[in-house]
Amino acid sequence: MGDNNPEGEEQQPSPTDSVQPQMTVHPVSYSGMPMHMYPFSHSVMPSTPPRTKRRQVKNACTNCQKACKKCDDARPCLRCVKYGISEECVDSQRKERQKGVKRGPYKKRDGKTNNANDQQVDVSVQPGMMVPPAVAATSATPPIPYMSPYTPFYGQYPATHVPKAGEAPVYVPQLFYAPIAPPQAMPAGHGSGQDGEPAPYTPYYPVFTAPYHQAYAAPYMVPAPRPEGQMPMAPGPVAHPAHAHPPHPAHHHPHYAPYPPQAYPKPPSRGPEINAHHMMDARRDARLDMSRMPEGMHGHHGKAG
DNA sequence: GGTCTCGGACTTTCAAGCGT
DNA sequence: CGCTTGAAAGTCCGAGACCG
Repeated sequence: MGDNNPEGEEQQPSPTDSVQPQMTVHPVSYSGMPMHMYPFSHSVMPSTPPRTKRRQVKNACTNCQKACKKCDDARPCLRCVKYGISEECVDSQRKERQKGVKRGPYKKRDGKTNNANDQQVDVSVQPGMMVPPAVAATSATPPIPYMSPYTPFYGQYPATHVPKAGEAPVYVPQLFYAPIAPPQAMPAGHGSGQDGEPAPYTPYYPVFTAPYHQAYAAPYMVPAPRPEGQMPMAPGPVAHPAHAHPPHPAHHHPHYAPYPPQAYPKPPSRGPEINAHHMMDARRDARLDMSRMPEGMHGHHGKAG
């Protein structure tokens, strides 16, 4: 098959999934472009684009893990939301790494130098390059997923992300942001980085200027709060600091931001009726139940022994 | 044709080994 | 003690099977 969209992963969410104000909305993958891939304008792209490094979430949820499918950092993850199993979307448990495993003597890297230096073919960081003024101006800017209203790109990685050697440079387009509150207190250990690092994912999500009639907006668009008395979405980037609480929706006229139209070519039908999508979900859920059998019945991943 | 399964490529993590 | 190495552990792409 070779389709880039297995499971229709970037399909429309079911109407019941849409826009729950307190819900974590996924800033990822609606475009069909994997969230870890950084698109570039042709002027920025090298003539022979290096293969984009695949980026993985730190911890996939149990459902995605079993299905061997792409997960994301939000809980519930996009895939679980899509399949209506949000309540089952929990981080998988990582095995404890075994200790005391002896290793043979290391083979010398042919010769000498710290080839960490050799690897540092710095394809990325030209000073000031690709850093939007709003971000560049404030080093105290919290990690923010960036969104461009003008390109089919819906990434999620923080502006503080520093490309490693060989990794594609981060593209930071002009964008608008809207913070959302986490849906609930995270379980211990979830959402926090290692060693007390800040959480790698801040639940912000994108706001676009809305060229669509509001009647069509609801299924795709998320209300984006704005400060008291401010004009609706000025034509420029607005950064919401992480600590700023979104104004209460009831007290503000939301303006709506569309999800990418190419990912949502037409509004989904609304209403409680069971649609084909739900039918498929039922079939899928049955299979998921099978796959939720105890470890070992799912014969897979024997590699890691 | 759309969806699901799962083999295996690929990435991440982190303890052991090593150099200073 | 910090850096490097390399293997375990984990993610998820994508080909092929399956289903309506």
